Amino acid sequence: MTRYSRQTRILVAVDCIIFGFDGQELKLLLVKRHIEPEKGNWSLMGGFVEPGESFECAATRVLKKLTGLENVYMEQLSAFGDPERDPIERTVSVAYFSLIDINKYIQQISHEYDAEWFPIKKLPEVIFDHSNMIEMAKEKLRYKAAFHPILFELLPEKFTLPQLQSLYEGIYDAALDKRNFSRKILSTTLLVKQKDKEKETSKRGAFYYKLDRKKYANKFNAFLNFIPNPQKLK
Amino acid sequence: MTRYSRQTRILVAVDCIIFGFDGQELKLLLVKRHIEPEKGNWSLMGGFVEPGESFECAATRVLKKLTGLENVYMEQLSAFGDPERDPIERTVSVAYFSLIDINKYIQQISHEYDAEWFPIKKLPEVIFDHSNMIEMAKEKLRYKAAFHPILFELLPEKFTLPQLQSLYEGIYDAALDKRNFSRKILSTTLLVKQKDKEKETSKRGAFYYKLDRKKYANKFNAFLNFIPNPQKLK
DNA sequence: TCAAAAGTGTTGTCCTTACACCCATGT
DNA sequence: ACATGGGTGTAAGGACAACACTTTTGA
Repeated sequence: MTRYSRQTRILVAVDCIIFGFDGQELKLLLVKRHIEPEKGNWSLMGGFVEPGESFECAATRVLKKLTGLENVYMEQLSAFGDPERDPIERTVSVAYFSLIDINKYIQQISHEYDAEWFPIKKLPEVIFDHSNMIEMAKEKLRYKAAFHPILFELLPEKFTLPQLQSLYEGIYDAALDKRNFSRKILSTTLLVKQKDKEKETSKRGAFYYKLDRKKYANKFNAFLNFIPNPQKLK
Repeated sequence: MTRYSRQTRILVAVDCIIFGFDGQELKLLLVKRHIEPEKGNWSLMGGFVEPGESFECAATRVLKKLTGLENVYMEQLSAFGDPERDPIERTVSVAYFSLIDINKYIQQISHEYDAEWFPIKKLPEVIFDHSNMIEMAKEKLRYKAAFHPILFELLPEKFTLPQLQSLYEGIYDAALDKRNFSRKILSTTLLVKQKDKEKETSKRGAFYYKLDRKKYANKFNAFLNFIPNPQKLK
C-alpha cells in the first residue's frame, strides 16, 4: 500500500498576514493579486504549499519573496477550510501572521509585487475570506500582546519609550498613562537604556532603549498585563 | 479557467483531541487504528476531509461518530503539515480539541471503535505526530483555562465546588486553597447554588452548583486568573 | 521666552494570599 | 464519639491606577 485510495486530495496554500508599525499606526502589507480570478484586487500574500515543504517553510518562503526578510516573528494563526472560499477550486489555506520591522523591509522587492502598506483601520476590500483572516489576526495580536512582549518585534533595534507607548496605544485604541506605562515596562528589566537620544520628534529628545535579547528569550512567556481593561478582549 | 493547473493536491484530514474528566483526573480518548499503516496502534480519532465539507464539519462528524456527542466545546488547535508526518502519503491534518462531559459519552459506540480513555499522565505510544498534537492541546488547555471558564465543559450539568477544584488542581498540578478558590469562583457569579447535595463522596455532602448558561455565554471572554503563578505557563 | 514633548513619585484602593476553626453526618 | 470532607472570615501585603509638576531645548 502506497496511497490512501478513494480519498480526495485538495490544494493547500499559505497566506501571510504581515504587520508593520511606522511609528504612527499599525499597518498591513497587501499585494495586488496577479492571477485570475480577482486579478488586480488586493490580497494577502500567499502561495501554494509545494511537495516536500512544510507549512512553516512555505510561509517563510512567501514572506521572504515579498519582503526580503527572514528570521522574523511568525506564528500560525489558523487553517481555513471552507469549501467555497476559493471559487475556482477548493483550496484550504493555512494563515500565518508576522510582525516585522517596517524599516528593514525592502521597498524594491515589494514594487515587483505591487505591494502596499495599508493602515489597519483603512484597509481596502480584499479577496476571498482574507478579511476574515485579517480580523482574526488582529484579534490574536491584541490578545497575545496583552500578555507577551511581542510588540518589540515591530520596532527597530533602538526605540524610545514614547514610541513603544504609542504602539500599545494604537493597538488597543487606548490612552495610557506614561508614568504607569514606563514603570511597568521597565519593571520587566527587558529594556536597556542607551546613552543616545532620538531627537527628531521632540526638542528635548527621548532616550533610546534596546531589548535585552537574552532576557527576552527567557521571559517571553511571562504574562505582562499591559492593558488596563483586558475584559474587553477575546 | 476552472482549476489551478500544475499545483499539487494533498490529502487533508482532521484529528480530534478529546478531553474528559472522571472526577479524579483528566483523560484522553484514543482509538485503535483500523487501517494500515500502524494498524492496531493507539491514535487520535481522525478522518479525511470530504469534498464539500469544512474542517469544522469534518471534526464534528468524526467526534460524533466516536462519542455520539454533538454541540460540545470544540476549537481548532492547529494545522500540522510536516511532509513526512504520514509515511504512506503526504497528509496534512487540522487538529481540533474537544472538552466533553465524560458521563454523556456513549460507551457502546466507542466499543465499535476500540476506544479507550487514558489518564493524561499515562498515555500509551501514539502514531505519527499525534503525541505532538496532544502536547500542544494540553498546553493550550492550560493556557486557555487560566483565563476563560472553559473547564465547566468537562463537568456534568450539576457539580460541586470540591469537584471543580480538583479539576483545576489536576490540570495545573497545584494544590489550591479552598477558601480562596470558592471565593474566586463564586465572585464570577457564573454559578447557581442548588438545593440538593452530592453525598457519595462525603458524609456531610457538598452542595451542587449549576452554570448560569446565560452569564456564561456573555462572560466567556472575561479573564479570570485562576492560577497562582501563571508565569510558568506558555 | 515660549511651546512641545520627556521624564519622574506618591497615595489610596482593591485584589490576592495566607491561614484555622467549626459543621454535618455516617459509621 | 469520632473520622471525614465541607464550608466559612479576616488581616497583611502587593499591585495597579490616578494624578501634576519640572526639565530640556529648538525656534
